[in-house]
Amino acid sequence: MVLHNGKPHQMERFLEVCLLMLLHDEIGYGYGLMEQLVFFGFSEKDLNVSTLYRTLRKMENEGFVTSLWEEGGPGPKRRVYKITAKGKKELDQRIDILKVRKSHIEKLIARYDNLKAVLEDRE
Amino acid sequence: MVLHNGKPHQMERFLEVCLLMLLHDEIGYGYGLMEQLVFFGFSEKDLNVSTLYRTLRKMENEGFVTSLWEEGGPGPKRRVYKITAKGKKELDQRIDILKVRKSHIEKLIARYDNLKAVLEDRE
DNA sequence: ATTACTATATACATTAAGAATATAGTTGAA
DNA sequence: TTCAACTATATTCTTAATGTATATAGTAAT
Repeated sequence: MVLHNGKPHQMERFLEVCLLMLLHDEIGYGYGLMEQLVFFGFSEKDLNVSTLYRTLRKMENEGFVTSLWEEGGPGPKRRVYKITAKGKKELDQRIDILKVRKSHIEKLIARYDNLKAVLEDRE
Repeated sequence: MVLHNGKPHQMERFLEVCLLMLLHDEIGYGYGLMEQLVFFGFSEKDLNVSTLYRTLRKMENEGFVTSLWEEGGPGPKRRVYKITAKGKKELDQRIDILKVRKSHIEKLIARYDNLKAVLEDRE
């Protein structure tokens, strides 16, 4: 199982950014968002349903999204989430942070690859 | 303050990989490793001393490193850590995971940048 | 009607992490 | 020579994040 941070534990923050990204494109609901998250590398195995709903509620409490019940469609009614202006700003900031994080990961990988190259030369 | 994952909380796993990397190059001790971690984007502000020592101990419990007291040098004696064969294997695996994670971050950033470009075109 | 599926929600336990604090030897300056 | 500053490691306490398990309930299909 491919995880995002080595262990399942540290996924939620990345999950939040992905959700903000998806909801920036269009409104969405829990179960439906789960399927879209596959795009960012989440699989059903490493994404926990309770984590998803818990995260959406937390984001609502923080004012990044709003929700309302959508009835009338096929199947059980859905709680549909919509991103707010505050949520969009948050997304901007999180992307900046991710860019910095990406550069740190790249530094680490470069150092590792370099080490491996040196070790192979010695053989 | 630039963090690695949005909040200080989720840093430790990345910290572990960085420590394994540094200790793969040469043996090291807590306080000294702190300075070297700046290379990977850790600053004194977002790296907690207790987190560092706790992490090193945890890594020792997991068999990724071994330690011994180094006396005789200047200053207080140091607990010096050395990477094990198991630790080297762990580093290999963690790097693989980080490469996958990096690709997911890139996907997210690409989607975000694309969205921004579309929004700007509309103006 | 009964089973499977969609959808959301919550309680419980564990792990990760930061803050604060403790201990103690070393070095250097007054 | 004693006092302050620094190096170095360790531990305790608390909160936040997260996975597991479970609950609820409507819908669809057979």
